[in-house]
Formats: sequence, structure tokens, C-alpha cells
Amino acid sequence: MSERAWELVLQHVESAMLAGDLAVGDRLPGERALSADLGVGRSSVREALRALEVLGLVRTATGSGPSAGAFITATPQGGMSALMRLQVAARGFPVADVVATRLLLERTVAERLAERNAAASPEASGPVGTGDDPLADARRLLDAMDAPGLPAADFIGLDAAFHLALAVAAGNEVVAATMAGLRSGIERYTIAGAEAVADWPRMAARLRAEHRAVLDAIDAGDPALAGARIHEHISRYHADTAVPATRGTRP
Amino acid sequence: MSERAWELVLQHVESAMLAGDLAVGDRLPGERALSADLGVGRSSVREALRALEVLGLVRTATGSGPSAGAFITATPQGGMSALMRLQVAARGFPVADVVATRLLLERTVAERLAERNAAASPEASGPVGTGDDPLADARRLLDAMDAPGLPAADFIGLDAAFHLALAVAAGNEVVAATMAGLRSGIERYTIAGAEAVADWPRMAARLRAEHRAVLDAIDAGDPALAGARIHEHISRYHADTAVPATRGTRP
DNA sequence: GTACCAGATGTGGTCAGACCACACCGCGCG
DNA sequence: CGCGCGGTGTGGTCTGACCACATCTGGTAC
Repeated sequence: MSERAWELVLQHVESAMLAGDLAVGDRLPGERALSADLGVGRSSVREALRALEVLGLVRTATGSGPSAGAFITATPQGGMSALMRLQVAARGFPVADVVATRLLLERTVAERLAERNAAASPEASGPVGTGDDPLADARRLLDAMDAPGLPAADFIGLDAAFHLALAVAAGNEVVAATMAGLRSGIERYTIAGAEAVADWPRMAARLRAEHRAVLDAIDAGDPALAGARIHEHISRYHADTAVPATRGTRP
Repeated sequence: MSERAWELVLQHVESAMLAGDLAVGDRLPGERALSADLGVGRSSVREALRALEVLGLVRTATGSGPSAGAFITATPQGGMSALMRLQVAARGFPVADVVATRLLLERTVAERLAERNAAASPEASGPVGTGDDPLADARRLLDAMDAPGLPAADFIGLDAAFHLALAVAAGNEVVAATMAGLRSGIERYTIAGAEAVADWPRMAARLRAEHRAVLDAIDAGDPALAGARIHEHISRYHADTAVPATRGTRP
């Protein structure tokens, strides 16, 4: 009863998705049609669509024809990134907690990847896998990071993509999206930290070596080693680039 | 340039938070004032506020006086819950991945809690802690679950609160919020699963015992045991109550 | 002097209508 | 047959109006 009109629209869309009437890729009715169907104003429909958009559930396109309109699109990384970024900005998520969570998730991801290789290796190029390397993307990114004279900002971007590629390779959508979000939440501090590094080429070289070491441990099927190495990699970087940016939260 | 008007408002608020001009508890300027200040329509301001609201960053209240208006409030659990719930509804997050992530996080939480106790116990009622039991809430919830004749729905609610209490006790805001969100995402299936259990009192008794066992392992300062027990607890429950609800994703 | 009640005030919530920019679609011209 | 230009329908935005609500204010009754 005391329901706000836009929440009604939100629930309508959610119900439709749960019932299977709306799936990823489907186009929603036009804003004017939804407005008329649900008996609410168009502005209320738009507020609900905005909410769905920031959560990564809807993508809108202007114009006309089949490619225009609002589409269902499950892109949780976008929503997760916005959530983390803003919660960090509002001091609801301490940066330390974000880093700790990333540490936790990434260590487990590395362990799982190594475990999978350990289970598969006894079969000697086992026929189970189709031969595709789930870490191909990660390896490609590592090679790209070897480019000499790479600007720090570009390196950081590739670094983020590498860590995300590991999470994606682990095959868990939720973990991958969360990792992407966590990274976004502390991106500002990561960049600031990199810029404060005195000898960046040296740091980049160290990071490259550590990345390779992590991948080697995964390939070797050694969960404990892979976990320890990635844990060390991340915590060491954050310790070395710690910026007193979280100070002064008291006015 | 091609910025949508409501994104401009969003960025304005984010910048203000990062600059410290807006902090949790502060009241935002009125919608009409923001509209005038930023040179956008009031509807665009409202769309941005709606986005902030679903992300758990803003709370609005009607009326007049000091308690009315839009306030900054970092309540990430709300935003995380909406995100997870809708992504699961859209099949962007497979239920299995949500469960796996919960397993991962909760196991680590239990291990950390046990580790903390292991480190503190040698000191024999060490003076480090103030004497407060961080798991007091969890214990209280366990006691509440002992109530005879408790309806399954109420039990499920207390169970969720118990698991969340563990995450909160670990002291990581991000993990706690994520856990709450994960739980919300699969709440529907959890309830459906419980209702399908033939001998619920027996199941409840088992769950109660497992909860106590987990807490005992934590108190004993045994990380491996605590982790294994909570892993077993969750995975066993989901295996026993598995509902073929994720089937039929193909129309 | 005090207690209380009624109107003024200002907030978010909603609706209606209008206009714009944009991308497609089809008719008609060359 | 090919091409261009206007029609059409989409989201994006703005404006103005009204409502519900909680508070504040001031006057009135006691």
C-alpha cells in the first residue's frame, strides 16, 4: 500500500524475470507502455529503470528499430563496481576491508585453479578438457605487460585485467563480479599508490615476476604455493604503496 | 559530453563524498536546490537519487524538518542484497555459484575467527580483549533457535542471522555485506528447500547441532576444524534440499 | 503562564505534457 | 534499381503542477 510507485515497477520486472517471461537479451516494453500497463507515471517507470541500470540488469539505447529500447542484460560487474566504488567513497567500506576481501577471494581462486590442474595432470594431457587453456587470457595479459616502456597507468589496467582473468578462469560468476567490483572500489588508491612509487620500472619488473610465479604454481598444480604466492603478491604491493589516504576521517 | 544528466548528479555526489563535503549522516540539498545548482531537471536529480538509494547510499524521508530529506547512509547490505537477488533472478548469477561463494567466504570467516581465538587463548583470559565476546550475537541466535515448535520460516530467518553474525564478528564490512547479499540472492531457494524437507524437526535438530559444533571449533581455536565443519554444514544442507529450480533455463 | 490546536511551510513522491536527439524504415524520386 | 530524405517511435530531459506528510509557528482557550 505504502509502496512507492517505482518499487512497484521494480517488482513487476523482477517477477517477470523469475517467471521466465523476461530473460537476458529480451527487450522491455517501452516506457510509455509500461507506464500505462502498471498505472504509474512515466517518471516512476524511469526511476525503476535507472535502479535496474545501475545494478547491471538493464541496458538502454536511444533511437528506433530493433536495437533501441531497454534490454535485460546481466552485467553484474558494472553494478558491483558502482556499489563498491560508492561505498568506499562514503567510508561504508574501509579500504583495508576491501583489500582483505580481495586477498581472501584471490587466494582461494588461485588454490582452486591449482587444484584443478593437479587433478587433471595425472592423466597426461587428459582427454577430459577440450584442450582449451582457461588461463589463455591471463597469459596473453602477462605478455602484454612485458612491453617495454609501458606507462604505469596502462600497466595497472593490464594488471587488473590479469587478476580478473584468474577469477573468470575459476568459473564462478559471483566471485568474478565481486573481484571486479573490489578492484574498482580501490582503483583510485591503486593508481595513487603506483604514482608514488619512486622506481616504477623496478616495481613493474617485480610485479611481472610475481605474476609469472603465481601462474607457474597454478600450472604445477600446487594449491598451497599458488595461494601463498598470490597472497604475498597482493599484500606486499599494498604494503609498499600504502597511501595515508584513509586518514582524517574525523573532521 | 554525451553524459546523461542523471550521471552528472551521481558524479557530483560521489565527488562531494570523496572530498569529504558529504559524509554518512549528512543531509543532501533538496531535490529542487540540486536541480538548480547543477542545471538539470528535477527528474534527473531524482533518477540519480534513486540509483544511490538502491545501492544503499541514500535514505529519503518525506515531510518537513530536520528528519526529512535525503540523507547519506552507508548501508551496503541493502544494495548488495538487491544486486544479488536480481542478478540471480536474471540468471546472471547461477545459484550454484552463489552457494559456492558463500561456502568460500564462510569457511574463511570461520577459520579467521578460530585463528583469533587460538592467538588469544595462550594468554589465559588475555588483557588484550576488553572482555566482550564478539560472538555474543551468534550465541544468542543459537539459543533462540532452540525454541521448541519454532516454525521453519522463523528458523530459517534465525539461521540466516546466525551466519551473518559470524561474518560481522570477523570484522570485515565487505565480507559481511557480501554474505548478506548472497543469502538474499538464494533466500527464495532456501525457503523452498526447507518446505520440501519431509522431517523438518529432525533437520532442525541436525542444523542446531552443526551450528554448535562450528562454534565449539571456533572457541577451541581450531581453524581447520571450524572451516571443515561449516563447509560441511552448508554444503550438506544445500545437497539435501536441492530443488530442481535451476532447470528449464532453456525455453 | 501554559497547553493545545490549526494553518503555514517545505520536503519528497507522483503525474502529465511537451520537446529533443537519435536511429531505423520506407516511400518516392532519379 | 539505387539512393536520399522525411516519417516514426524510442529513450532523455525539462517544466509545472499537485499530493501526502512531518514539522514549525503562532494564536487561542484555559
